[in-house]
Amino acid sequence: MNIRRKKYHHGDLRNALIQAGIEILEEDGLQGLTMRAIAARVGVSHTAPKNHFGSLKGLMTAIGAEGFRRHAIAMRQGLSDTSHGKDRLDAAMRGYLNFAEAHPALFQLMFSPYYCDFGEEEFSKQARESYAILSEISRDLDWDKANLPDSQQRTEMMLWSFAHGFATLKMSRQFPTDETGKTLDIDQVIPSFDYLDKG
Amino acid sequence: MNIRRKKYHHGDLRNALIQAGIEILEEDGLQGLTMRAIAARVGVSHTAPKNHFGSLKGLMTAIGAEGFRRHAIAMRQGLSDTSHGKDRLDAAMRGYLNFAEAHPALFQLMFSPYYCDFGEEEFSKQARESYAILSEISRDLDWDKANLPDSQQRTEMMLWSFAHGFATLKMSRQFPTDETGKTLDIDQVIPSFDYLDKG
DNA sequence: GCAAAATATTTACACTGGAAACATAGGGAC
DNA sequence: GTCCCTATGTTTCCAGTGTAAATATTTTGC
Repeated sequence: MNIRRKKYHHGDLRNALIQAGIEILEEDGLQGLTMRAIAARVGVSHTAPKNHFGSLKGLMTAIGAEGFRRHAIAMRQGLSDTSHGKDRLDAAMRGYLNFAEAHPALFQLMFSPYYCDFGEEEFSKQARESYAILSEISRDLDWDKANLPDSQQRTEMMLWSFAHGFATLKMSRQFPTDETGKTLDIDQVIPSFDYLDKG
Repeated sequence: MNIRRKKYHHGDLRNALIQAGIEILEEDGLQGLTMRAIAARVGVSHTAPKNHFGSLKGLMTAIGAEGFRRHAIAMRQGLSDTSHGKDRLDAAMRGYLNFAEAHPALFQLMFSPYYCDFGEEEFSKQARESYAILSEISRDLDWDKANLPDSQQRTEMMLWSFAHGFATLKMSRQFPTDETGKTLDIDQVIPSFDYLDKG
């Protein structure tokens, strides 16, 4: 086979498509993410992805799974700077929000059942991985104040809900703004959870 | 004009299209919400909506605005049963989640910048209306514990974020489940905010 | 080496949203 | 009343979409 000629088989098409999809999301947003655009970027016919993902939704699900992988990495960033529970929580929350703001289209795709098949194995595995980070951090918080059964799980769910809701609402600019058009930063809202600090 | 014959002009096409769109969302979900399907349900050509909404996104934005109107109603449900701040908060949160679970497709549309033009006047007005409910309720909570500037606004944003995040994550089944496959209900998580109760 | 399976292409098709040209009805000015 | 202007709908057309089916090429297992 001539080295200059394009190979008939790509060799690593599956990963190349996922990578291309993410790049398109960054550049053109969700509306640019079409089967044909993704395939064209890799230099392959628009039906080639079907062999690996079945359908566009299948490909989007794989992109979402990769998104969760990166999402987890973003949350872990800065986590090792401290061993203090509340500080670690703050760092993870900031990581959560930073990821959402840096990759809004990918973030939206990841959490939309219209694009991703939430039941798909790899996808839900990666999603659970992200959840596990906050779950793990919660263990070192003073979550037992409520003195109710499942207190830790309640706290986990509450914190995860807050982080996700804050990110979503901030990106859709639904928070109130002051006279200069600015809205409170997450660092200014997180103190609401100071009561979880073990001190 | 013959009474049996179809009128050339609909008379109230704008509202009819919004209503038809919502019905389609309930029946077929987001993927069924096409320009042609909406128009067909009203019995009108597929380009007629353009006169009223400009584009599909314009129509979706109007549907989203109507969604927020109903969303506000759902939150107010049960609010008048009590004047106690924390009870009112609980009721509003339950209303928030009930709406999301009863109308998942509409809920997703309302919070997706891909479908709705968040800058559109009527849309953002209705969205702010929903926010105002939680904001109003927050006034009667013990939000000043943190003793920081803007404490009330922090609390508002925190509660709104939680409610929204909880609804979104619950619907995408991202919360942990017990051995029977069940996940904690919002009523079991809300106690996390008991510290806001003025008693 | 050779069949079988995996991978990619080509072609065709039923949908989609929107642009443009045209048809019809309603609402004022006179 | 009637005449024109504007608002509202229709028809027709087009480029773009995802996917199915038939075909081509390469790799793999034996």
